[in-house]
Amino acid sequence: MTDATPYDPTTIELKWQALWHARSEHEVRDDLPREQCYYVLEMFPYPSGKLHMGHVRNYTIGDAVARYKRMRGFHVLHPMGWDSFGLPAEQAAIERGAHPRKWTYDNIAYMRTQLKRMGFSYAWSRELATSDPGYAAREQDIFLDLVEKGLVYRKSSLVNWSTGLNTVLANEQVIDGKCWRTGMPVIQKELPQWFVRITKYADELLANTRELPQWPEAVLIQQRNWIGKSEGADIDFAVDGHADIKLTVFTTRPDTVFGVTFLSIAPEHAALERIVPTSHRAAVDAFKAEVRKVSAQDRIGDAAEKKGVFSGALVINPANGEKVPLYLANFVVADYGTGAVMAVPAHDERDYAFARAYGIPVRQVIVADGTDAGPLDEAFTGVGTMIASAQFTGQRSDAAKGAIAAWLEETGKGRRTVTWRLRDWGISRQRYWGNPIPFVYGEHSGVVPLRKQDLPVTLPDDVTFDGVGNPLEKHQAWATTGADGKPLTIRTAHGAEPARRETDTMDTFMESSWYFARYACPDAEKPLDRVRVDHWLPVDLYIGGIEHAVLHLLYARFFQKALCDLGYSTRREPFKRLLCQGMVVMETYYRDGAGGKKIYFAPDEVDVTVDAKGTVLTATSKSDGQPVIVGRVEKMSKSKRNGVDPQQLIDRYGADTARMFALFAAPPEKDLEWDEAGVAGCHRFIKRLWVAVQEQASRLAAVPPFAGHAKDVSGADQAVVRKVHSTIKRATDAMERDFSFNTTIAACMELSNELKPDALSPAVLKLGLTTLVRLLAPMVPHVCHELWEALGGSELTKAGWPSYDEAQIAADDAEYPIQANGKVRGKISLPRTLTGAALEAAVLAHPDVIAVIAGKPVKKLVVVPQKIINLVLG
RNA sequence: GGCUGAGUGGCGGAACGGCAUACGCGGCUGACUUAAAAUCAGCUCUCCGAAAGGGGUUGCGGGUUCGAGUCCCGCCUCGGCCA
Repeated sequence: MTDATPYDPTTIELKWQALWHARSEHEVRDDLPREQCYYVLEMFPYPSGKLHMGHVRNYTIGDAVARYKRMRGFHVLHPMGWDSFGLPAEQAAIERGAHPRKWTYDNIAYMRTQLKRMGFSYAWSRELATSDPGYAAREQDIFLDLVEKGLVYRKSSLVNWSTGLNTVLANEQVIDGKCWRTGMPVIQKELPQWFVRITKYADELLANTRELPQWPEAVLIQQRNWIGKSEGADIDFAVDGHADIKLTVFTTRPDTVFGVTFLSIAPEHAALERIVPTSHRAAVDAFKAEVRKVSAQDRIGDAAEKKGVFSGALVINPANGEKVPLYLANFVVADYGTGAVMAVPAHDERDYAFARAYGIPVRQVIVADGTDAGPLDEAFTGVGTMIASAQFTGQRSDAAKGAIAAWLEETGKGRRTVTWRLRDWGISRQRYWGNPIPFVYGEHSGVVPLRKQDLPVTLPDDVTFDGVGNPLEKHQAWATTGADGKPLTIRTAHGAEPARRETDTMDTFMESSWYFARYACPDAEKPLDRVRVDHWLPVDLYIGGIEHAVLHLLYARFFQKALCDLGYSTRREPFKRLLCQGMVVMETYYRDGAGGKKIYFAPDEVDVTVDAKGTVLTATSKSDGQPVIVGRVEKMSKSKRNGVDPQQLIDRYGADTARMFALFAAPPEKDLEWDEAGVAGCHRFIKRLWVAVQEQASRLAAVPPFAGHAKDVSGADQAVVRKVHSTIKRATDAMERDFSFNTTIAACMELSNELKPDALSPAVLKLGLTTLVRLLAPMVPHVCHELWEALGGSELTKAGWPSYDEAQIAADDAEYPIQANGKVRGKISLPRTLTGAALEAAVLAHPDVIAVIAGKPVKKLVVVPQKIINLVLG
């Protein structure tokens, strides 16, 4: 036995990182058969300063997949880059005086070293930052293509306006309705803004959610809700005695039109002037005056009391010619929809309450399954069978929706309509650190797009950041100077015309909507090279946080479709499979401070005592010895003071330990609770593996691993050979099914616990150790590469993922638990080859089974081969 | 309020409808040590029992099934996202 070299993660990790880099091991060609290729991508980070634990987890998952796929023989594209435009760079400029560009690129430089120190196997040659001039310029190129396609337009829209700073605020800069910096009120102000016509793709975005089987259902549902397609009808109601006036209502429930017993109208509705008879004027005017005191928002809110007044007029239901009263209602607003609503008390909760309050009849037209029509004591809003609805009686109400809408349209009484919740994408930001929108304003011609040959528009460097106003807008020279350094002009039929640049920059979601395609062709002169984009897209596996379920992922899906229509690709969906990892959470400790504010304590500032079982008894501050409150386990954050710095982790335990814990403590989709002791446990396991190999290395290096059949050996050797095969099977299944690295690691720990050197032949021990090293390599690559070499191996990735033999997992005899009436009563061994009647006979003849039966009648015998025996006894 | 996910030991978590509590953490006991740390070995859901052994247990209540943590129905609790 040789003395083991101590496990020194830093030395090993730096050594292998340098080797991988020198050999360009993680670069990949673009011209290999697609079925042998795999594109795994993690959502790229915003370069905020340093990596946080959420990054470490996200990227470790992606890296383990990338390395696993390489071991399975795939050519893996695994790129990384930076989402580097954005607000924090400007906030840093305001607060610390650092130029956004310098701040951003310094951060990138530091975070890049951190990623490399983690040993992530990125194809660094493809790295990009969205603030790079090359990337931004090509995005402007695409933007002009979008303009050409009619997918960009300008209109006025509300923004958050800080009265203190005279600037537009992002939603996250508005705190309790006040400016984040000055505390001054924020008002809603109309500004002309640029919009991208995502709604043009609403139908396809919705329809394709049915064709993404490898996306989490929760994300697809959120996207469908966000798109919010609702089909309904506009229905025209004539006003009795006013042949020339009709009131149009929009409804999503045309199936209830025969149940209309009144109509509600907004008190501000223009037609009321002519409709209301003199007999009712006084009451109507009084009601209008009362309503005017309350804002529209408060009127339609859930809390407001639903009030109304009879207008004195009747309207005619076009479905059945019936005359029903018209009510003014405070919950109907003139500029929302058509300003009038058909009311069906039997099938709408709000209408029901209103009808009960004003003594209006309730007429049921849909009955719930398994019930009869009868007096309702609440509205029935579900699906059922139509009654009292002319030719539609007897139909299912959900089917009748379309049928009635179609009938109304055919008979000229209404129109089928589709409405969407999805709004066009407002991309204007009144900021410096973003991609300039390539438009100019001619003195006379108004707003025109730049010509492609005048691109790119680059950001000026000499900008001052005082937080007041938009730095670009204040930069006169930049806004009025052309790329040639001369005054900016545009060409018109009448000659050159002075012009001024658009000073809005683009929403950073623009950049993150196509970066994954650019990775496929990072050196392309054009924005994208279609052949290579189509080669790599769709991304086989995209990994990131669930917080991007709607916006980023919807914008990216939209952009990809638009890029197809611009001729840059033919792949209409960008991401084949989506994995949303859970948050990294940590315990919190706090005391209640003044004004109900919690004062948080970092976990390492707190002493915790536990009882004999490990239940937490008390927690006290280390500084003053006084108790603190044990809070909930929450997402790591600065404000809660429960963050753990990955750098400290790497310094103390090494990258492999950090990676292992990030994968071991929970399956990828679940939240991961950070636990220092658990990290130490992972470190111990790696050390044990290290020692086990080092102690045997010289003895085993030249020994070929056992290659025979489990049946050829006996005792501990046989058990280990079987365990090796079952471990490989478990690990392989876990990777192929759902990337549950936690169970893969657990299986490896089990195998490791069985590798007792003294009890095993060298060949079997070598098989066990090499298997462990290969199975763990995607997760803890550095130490595995080192140990693989120590065991006499050459290239670990080429050695590949081990394969297993089902036949070597199981012994000749199968263990059968015996259940009596579903309860386990014992275990017997029977030959695995037995099945059917022979197996049943053997079971009934077994002395242990006879003992369990104990003379009682066997009413039924269930024998599942290789699994279980269940006796149903009388 | 709408949508959505989850409830399994002291904790993180395992378990194609087939032996619940794998693996790790924590805790306890022991070995090594002058001692501690590190390391190693054993024990560690709960109740009855001296033991052998037996009963119970996957948030609660029903159901389907030979058999349910897993499937179905109804509740309760706690997260997440959206307004």
